[in-house]
Amino acid sequence: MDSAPEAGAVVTARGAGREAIAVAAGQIFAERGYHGASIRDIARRAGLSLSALYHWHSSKQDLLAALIEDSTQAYITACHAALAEAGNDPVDRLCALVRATVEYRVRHRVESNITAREWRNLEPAQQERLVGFRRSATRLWSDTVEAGVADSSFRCAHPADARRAIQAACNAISQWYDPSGPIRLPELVERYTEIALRIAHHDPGYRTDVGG
Amino acid sequence: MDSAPEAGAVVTARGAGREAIAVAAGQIFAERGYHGASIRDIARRAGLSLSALYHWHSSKQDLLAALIEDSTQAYITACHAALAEAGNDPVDRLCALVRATVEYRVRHRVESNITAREWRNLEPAQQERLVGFRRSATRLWSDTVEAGVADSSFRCAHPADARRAIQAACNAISQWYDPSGPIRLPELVERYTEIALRIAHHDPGYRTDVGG
Amino acid sequence: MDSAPEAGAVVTARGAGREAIAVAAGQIFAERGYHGASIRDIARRAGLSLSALYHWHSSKQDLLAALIEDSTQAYITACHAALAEAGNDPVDRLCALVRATVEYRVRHRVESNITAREWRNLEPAQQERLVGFRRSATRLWSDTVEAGVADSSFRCAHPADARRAIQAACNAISQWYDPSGPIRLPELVERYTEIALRIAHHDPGYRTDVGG
Amino acid sequence: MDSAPEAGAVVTARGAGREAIAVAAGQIFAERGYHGASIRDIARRAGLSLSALYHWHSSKQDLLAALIEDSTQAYITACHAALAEAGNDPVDRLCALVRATVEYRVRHRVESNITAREWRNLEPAQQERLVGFRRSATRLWSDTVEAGVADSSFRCAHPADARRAIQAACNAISQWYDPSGPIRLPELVERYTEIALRIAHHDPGYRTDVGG
DNA sequence: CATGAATGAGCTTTCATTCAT
DNA sequence: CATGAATGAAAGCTCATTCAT
Repeated sequence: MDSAPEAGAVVTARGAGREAIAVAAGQIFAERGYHGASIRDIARRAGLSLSALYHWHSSKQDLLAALIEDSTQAYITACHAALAEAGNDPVDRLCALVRATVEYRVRHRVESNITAREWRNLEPAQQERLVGFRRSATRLWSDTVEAGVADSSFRCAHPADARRAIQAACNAISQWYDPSGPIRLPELVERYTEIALRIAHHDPGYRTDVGG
Repeated sequence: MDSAPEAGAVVTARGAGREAIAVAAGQIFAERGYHGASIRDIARRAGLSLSALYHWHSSKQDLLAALIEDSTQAYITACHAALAEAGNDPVDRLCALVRATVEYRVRHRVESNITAREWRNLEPAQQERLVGFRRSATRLWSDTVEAGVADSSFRCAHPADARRAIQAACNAISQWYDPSGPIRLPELVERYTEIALRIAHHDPGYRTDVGG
Repeated sequence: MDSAPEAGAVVTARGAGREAIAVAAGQIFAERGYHGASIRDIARRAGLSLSALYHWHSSKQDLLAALIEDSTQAYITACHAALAEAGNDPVDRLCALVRATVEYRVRHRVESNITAREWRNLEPAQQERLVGFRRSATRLWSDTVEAGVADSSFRCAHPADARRAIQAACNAISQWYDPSGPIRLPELVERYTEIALRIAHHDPGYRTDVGG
Repeated sequence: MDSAPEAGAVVTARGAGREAIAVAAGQIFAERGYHGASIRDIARRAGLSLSALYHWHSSKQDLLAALIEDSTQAYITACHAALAEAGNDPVDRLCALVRATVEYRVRHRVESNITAREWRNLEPAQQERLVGFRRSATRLWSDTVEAGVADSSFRCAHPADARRAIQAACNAISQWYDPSGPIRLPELVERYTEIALRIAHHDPGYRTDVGG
């Protein structure tokens, strides 16, 4: 810290190996799936030897778990930040969650796909370790929808199904979104906010400044 | 079926191996994914020798392709049947597609999950061979939504996004639905019909005999 | 059995792979020890591919256990046969055990060395499975020595130590005996019989037709 | 070595690493054998880093050779000391060798087992370097037995076999002796002295103060 | 239709070792 | 003296697939 040359440079050098592995592993897991990915290819793409990879991660499983954990935590952090800005109104809060989620699914397509598809390839021990994060993310959604139902902002008859539908629709974005296509992120957020509010059966006459 | 002594029995015997393989492969691909599944385990669960499996399918890839093809076709057939019953009204037709899809995702959870998750593990040649089926299924949805927009049954501003959201919500069912849980299939169809109509922005005051 | 072409030929053909592996594994385990032996080298010396080896043995550990089990059982069988010929006199019985042991250690030097040196490399489960054989072999010796002490054929003060010393001396033969050297097997049996009787403190005046 | 600044403390500190490695390596080589032992585990048990280990020993092989050399020399030194006390009588000298050996095998079980079992894992160069020590130890025994035969203290017909049997019996002690068991070392020395004299065919009427 | 034996390529992982700091 | 990062080689093992029978 004190005698470090230029901060940034040193951080890069120190963690270079680990970071390169994380990037390469993300790409290859996303392309071929956990079992289809070979740890040799990951090391090669990271520009490291196979053994260097094992210096940083004790196993292929550990690598997957690290990726999923990091991504899950980053997503949850983004949700909390969005909710903190949103205040207490359930409609605002749902919009905030949609925005945070759409943004994350677009900006971190690779990690999002891995987290969604490869969860089942975590060994039971890792699933147990990480399942709390998953549940806490789901709870943010269900709490929000239920709060809206309670104060009559939302009039959907089956809040759990509404929540599942909204999440499914938002999460699917990382599977089809093409950043080189015509839709820009803010536009996408607006569209999915509208969809989510409709699924939750929010009466738009009620309040019109949605998504602003 | 019931009493056919020679014919039926022989037919059953003839197809028994192939059918056992399809069931076993479906289970194991669903549990562990294409690359995580071993062809030995599939043969074992089917109660057959490894070579018997190769008598029916020329490769592991062929087995996957057969599974995906069969399931996709069965789904499309179900969609066409439902649409045929539904007549020409876009609202009726959307409801029919939702019903066919929800029913298929519940009744064929395993195949649905495989089709969704393992598509990318098909070799390019197989993808090209089957991609037409996929597209035709998607077109059923988009044609229906667009027809509803055209005749003002649906007022969603972005039909493509609405279609994606509806499909994502319905398809996700096979991932979470628990047949031993409290929700019966007809009830589920009703709930998702409501969700779909809301996503498409159908005005319910317009027409009230939905789901009947 | 009934319709087999020529017995010998078929047996060779059928079990050829398995037998070749057993021979090669014996040699290489003996030369380099369990951990120093590579399963690739074993397969190569057996003239088979690596995978063919795994067709017969599920693991390197399984291969070692099979070797030790076979050898231990062959040794015990030889001891029982010798004892059966020997009758009831403890002196005769001790001589029989020495003869069976010396003969086995000379004729099966390789397996003897493996059994002695690699036992500790068996996993606990395999040790438990095989420890009974080991104990039964030791019991043949201790029963014999104790019977001789009981009827005053042997006057050693500490039968357990006598037994250990006799076994150690006989077992060591497989470590140093050179079949191309000057000592023939019958001569060796005679010498070790004498040594064993002396360790057991047998009074040679008593009975002189030892080893005949 | 050259400018040792504070003597005692420094000497301890200086040799601490090396000594810790020797202890750890002894334990791990004894538990798992040379090839089964990993140099990382040795460093870990010694409480040192991997590179610290390489500071003291240039290779795993060097570590093994150092262990075997030290132990062999210590054993030979003990034998010489015992013989020096014993005088010229072959019976006394054989008893001295037995005592030195039994004591060493009990007090240094770990090193004894390593020396016996891992000799073959020394590279040819190291074997050549150390084989002289081995031979000189064996010569102490054979000279003693032969001297006893020459002066008729021992009447065994085959001195070489007698010597091998005595050594095998004594050396085996380190494999089975349990220091928490009922037999104390002096008692064990007495028992094995008796066994050795009997193997050498010493007439006990001749001289009765054996083991005193 | 079905089997058992065999293969070659590839897998994840561990090893002893080196080197800049 | 000691560290952490990295390496190339080799380990044990599994894979989809083939083929004679």
